[in-house]
Parts: sequence; C-alpha cells; structure tokens
Amino acid sequence: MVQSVEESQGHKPAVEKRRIQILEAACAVMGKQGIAATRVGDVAKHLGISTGLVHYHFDTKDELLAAAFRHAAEKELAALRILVETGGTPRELLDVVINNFYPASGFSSWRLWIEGWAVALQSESFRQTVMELDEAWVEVLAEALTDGVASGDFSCVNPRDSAWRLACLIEGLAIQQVAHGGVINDVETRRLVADAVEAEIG
Amino acid sequence: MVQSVEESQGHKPAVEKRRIQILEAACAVMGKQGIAATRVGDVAKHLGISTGLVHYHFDTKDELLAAAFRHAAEKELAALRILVETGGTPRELLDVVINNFYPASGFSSWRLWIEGWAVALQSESFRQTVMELDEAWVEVLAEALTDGVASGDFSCVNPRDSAWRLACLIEGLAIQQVAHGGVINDVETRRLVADAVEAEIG
DNA sequence: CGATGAACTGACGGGTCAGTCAGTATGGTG
DNA sequence: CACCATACTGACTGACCCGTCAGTTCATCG
Repeated sequence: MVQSVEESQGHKPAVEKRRIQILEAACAVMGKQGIAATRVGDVAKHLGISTGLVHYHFDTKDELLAAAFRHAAEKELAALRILVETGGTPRELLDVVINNFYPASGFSSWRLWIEGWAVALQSESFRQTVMELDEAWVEVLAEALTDGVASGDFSCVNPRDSAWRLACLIEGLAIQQVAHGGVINDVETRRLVADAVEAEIG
Repeated sequence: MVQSVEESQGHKPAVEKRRIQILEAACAVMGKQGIAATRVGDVAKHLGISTGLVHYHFDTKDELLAAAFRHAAEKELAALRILVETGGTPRELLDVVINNFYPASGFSSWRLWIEGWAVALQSESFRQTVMELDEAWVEVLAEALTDGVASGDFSCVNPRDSAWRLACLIEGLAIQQVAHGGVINDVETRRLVADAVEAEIG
C-alpha cells in the first residue's frame, strides 16, 4: 500500500530506488509494530510486492532491519545537522540540539532506539550501527557545547564529558517516559533536562 | 541441569518451591540468551523437567518471563535495601547506592534491564513490572539524598529531581557501555557519574 | 487397601515465518 | 526481431516453538 516515497532521491539507478523504497517501508513497519514484531512479509505487503523481492535485494532479515534502522537514524541526524548549520547564537544552537534529542510527544523514534539497543545485544550488525549513530549524535551535542565554550558563552570544564552526561540523561529519561510512562512525563522531562543543561554550562 | 537453588526459601508448600525453581531457571536462561531468545523448552531443559510442567505452573510464556524478571529485580532490590539499612554516614550510604546501581563489569543484569525496557513497549505485564521496579529503585536513591540533605551533608535543591537525573544518567551510561561497548568504558562511566553526583549534592 | 487428586510426562497439533526456487515479465542491446 | 540479463512473483519448504492433552506416577486420606 501507499508508496509515497518518490521524493528526495535524484536519478539513481532503479535498483537503488527500489532498495530505498524497501528500507523506508521497513522503517514504517518497525515504527508501527516495533523491530521484534516486524516480519519480512509485512514489509512486502506495505509496498505491495512479494517477499521474494525483498530477499532479492536483502539477503537476510537481520541485514534488512539493520540497514533500515541506519537509514532512519542517518536521515534524522542529517536533518539536525542542517538545522544547526543555519546558525544562531551558541545558546540557540544548543537549544536546537537538545530539543531535537528529546522524546517530544508523539515522536516515535525513541521507541526504535530503545528496541535498537536491546537488539544490539544479540545482533552484530545492529550493535555496530547503533554504536556509530549514538556517537555521531553525541558528537553534534559536543560541538555545540565546544563552540559555546570557545565563544565564552558557556563555561563547561569539559565539553565532551558534559555532552555524554546530557545525552545519557536524555536517553534515560526517554526510557522512563516512552517505555513505561511512569511518574516522569513530558513536562517534567523538559524541566529535568533544562536544569541539567544549566548546571553543565554554568 | 544444576538446581543449586535450595537456598533461602523456608518451608513453603511444594508448589511454591517448584514455581520459584522455574522462575530462577528462567532468570538463568534469560541472562545467558536474552529475553527474546528464551524458549519455554530451554527453561524446562535447564531444570530437567518437561515443557508441560512449566505450563502447569505458568499459563503463558509472557507471564513466566515477566514473573521471572520481577523475581530477579526484587531480589537485587532487597539486597540493596539490606546494604543500606546497615547504616553509615549519608555519604557512605549514597556511595553504596550509586555503586550498586552501576553497570559494574561482569554485572549482567543491565542486559536484562535493557531488554526489559524494549519488551515493555509490547507487553503489558512487562510494562507494569519494569515501571514499578524502576520507580522503587529510584526511591532508594531519593531516600539516600533526602537523608543527606536533612542531616546537612548534602545541599540538593530538590532531592527527588536529583535522584531521577542521576538514575537516568546511569541508565543511559549503562546502555552505552553494555549494549554496544562504544567509547564509554567502565572507568569513564565511574568518572562521569562521580562528577554528576558532586554537582548534584553541591 | 482403594480412591482421589495433584504433580508431572512427552508426544503432537497447529500456526508462524525466513528464505528458496522455478518460472514469468520487461526493457535494453546487437 | 531475437536474445539476454535484470527485476520480480508466489507457492512452497523446512524449521521452530507455544500450548494442549491423554495418560502416568505418587502421596495422602478415608
């Protein structure tokens, strides 16, 4: 059903287009059902193609899902980088990064990450993918802090440490909020993060 | 194989003993293979019993695994509470709590938690279990901070906020370290946590 | 000593699903 | 046009595994 995905990809060879279609379909299904409950047949059905064709482009299910996860995460990361490159004061840039890190309400990609970390415990291809992307993500935050320190706006003792602490704090809060919706809600998350940010940048 | 588990349980009815045997077997298998890869047959084989018997005591696999997860987590939590009750200065108690929160090297229960959060996205019984235990865990940390504030040793603005921030920070760091062993290692984790603790207690 | 029921076995049904394969459509090329 | 490679189909297989059930063992008690 629905192949709303003739955007953005230029004039690549047809095979590549199909590959990307399948990746995006896999992302859609994973987002809806979760990684563990995603079947090859579901991805095929989502595009109205046969399961054989999925396996024509991807040898195994594991390879497909890891590639799809990477595809989704790289897209989001690229979007964030573009936002950051448009410029602004260090403070504004930091806010942009933090806000796009967040489990904003209805922002389902945290569910994918939470499952991704779990799958990474078993699947080597996922482990590698999740690790690279986690680090790339923190890198963006670290740069924002470093720039702020360089310009004198922030006063972190060690921007890289601060970046890791903030990133891990946000990840932990995302789990509390997304995985089981406990006492931590969206408003509280923002407050806790905001306080931590202030403490880190002095 | 191996049923090294005739400890600790007093003279409960035989059924209850068997239930607990099965729960501990399930914990052992989950710890080794991960939650997602745990089969009812594996649990049975680990005890040298039939799969039928497992289903005699637990209606569904989901119920078994959620109960086993709760069993393991409650045991650890009880152990921590005993440690805390032995007393000490607020600073010592805080260190005990923080150190037992940690993904200490070889401490495999973080793997279970990481998978638990992911499973909680799909399974209602896991969601409930993981949520309750997460909160109980933070509660212990919050008490340690509150006591320290009361005695004047610490100066948190809001001990509960600090507890949540520290707990989430540690969870996030555990993921980085356990799930994909990226740039964050055990030594660095301890340093990052220690700095955050100092910042929180002033 | 029967009898009753709880604890337990192990074979099996029935459903699911990843990956295969023989065969079909399509579009480009000589 | 004939040829051929690439893209694609969909039925199928082989494996896996949860949960069931008919039947067995065993302890307890009237």
